[in-house]
Amino acid sequence: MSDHYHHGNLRQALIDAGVKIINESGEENLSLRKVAALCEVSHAAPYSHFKDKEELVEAIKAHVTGQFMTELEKAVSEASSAEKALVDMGRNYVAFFVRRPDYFKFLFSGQNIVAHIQPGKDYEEDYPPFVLLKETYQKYLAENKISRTKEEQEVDILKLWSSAHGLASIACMSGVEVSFDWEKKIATEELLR
Amino acid sequence: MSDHYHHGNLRQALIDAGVKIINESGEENLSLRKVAALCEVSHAAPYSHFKDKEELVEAIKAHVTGQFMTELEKAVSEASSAEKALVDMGRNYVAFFVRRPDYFKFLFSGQNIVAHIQPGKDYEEDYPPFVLLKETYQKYLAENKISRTKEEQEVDILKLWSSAHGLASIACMSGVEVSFDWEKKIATEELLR
DNA sequence: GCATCAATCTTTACACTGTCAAGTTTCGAG
DNA sequence: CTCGAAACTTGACAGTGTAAAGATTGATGC
Repeated sequence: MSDHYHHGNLRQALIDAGVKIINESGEENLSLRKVAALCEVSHAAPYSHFKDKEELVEAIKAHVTGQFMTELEKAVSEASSAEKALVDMGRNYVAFFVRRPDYFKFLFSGQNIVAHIQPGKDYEEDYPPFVLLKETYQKYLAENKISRTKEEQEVDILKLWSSAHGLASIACMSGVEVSFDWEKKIATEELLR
Repeated sequence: MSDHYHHGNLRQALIDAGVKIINESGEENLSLRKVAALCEVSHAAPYSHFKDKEELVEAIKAHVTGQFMTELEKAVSEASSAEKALVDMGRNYVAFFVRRPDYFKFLFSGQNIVAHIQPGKDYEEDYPPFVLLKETYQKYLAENKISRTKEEQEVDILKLWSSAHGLASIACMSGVEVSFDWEKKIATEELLR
């Protein structure tokens, strides 16, 4: 049995299997043993790569957050101005989760929003979507020669973030029809004046 | 053993025990068997009152949502105008969950936002906080003699709801300090013009 | 006052879960 | 070639939700 030991890249395989399970049968069916079975490996094998179920889940979250980030980055790179970038980031933020409500539930239904963000931690430095929002906002201030205090900036950023996140949350958790014409419901433009 | 059968009001006792467990050791420790044990009842007793663990959880959520509602109703009853009521509802919405982030996680971290709201269901009629928001918004339109189309109204309501919910979500899930001066961060006023 | 019945609760059992401890295989450094 | 560490297996355990079957109770009709 040369197959059974030293799988090759089991760590990544476990993460991929986790994503697959979530896609096919929802987060509630995500178990260590099923993930291991999908990789044709014994039920305790994951413990060689993750100390916990939690640690595997966080790794999967980081993976999904990666996909989410490429959506946000696309908005930034394709926008002609920083202001448009902010608006489009909001749109893509909601659009990503409207297409994948299961991902929303998975990412934001645990103890911590994502592995990067933990109560008391320095989320501002570590959580990629937040970093991108912050940078884009700064660029927006510079382009339009707007000067705001540190505190005003924090408030602005939080408003931008929470309006998109709130809409995504309601769309994903309540079955409200945001998928149709949801673009009108993004309040980013209003918040920027 | 006259004590062991016919508990009296086991259904409510189970709900209360569930709330107690969530308060003391978090949602992750909420199990049917612990709830039953707290009521000094066998581990299968809950099945006389709830068909599922899910059904018990939904009952607990409805109970907590009740407490949440009294907070929102207070904002409405104490406000001098409908416009102020809308603003204060937003404040109290966030304030409630800032004080009890565990409640936010519990209410909005499951399959369905609350028992009342289920994908495809008529959430508009059944979810008390939403009904209250809708009524107050209508009063606001009437008081200020504003006329808006059905669709514009839906968009407005969704913006109001999502801005408060988004801020609460970020406050509860990410450890961002919204507790201090969070009142400045409510965008309700801006959204009303 | 008594039998009966449905509701309520207990007991037992099962499959599934996360986790740990101990053993087995394999790779690679010395 | 050896041998230690890393990767994986096997076996076990407590805790979970749930179903089936039996026990107890209060209420109802006679």
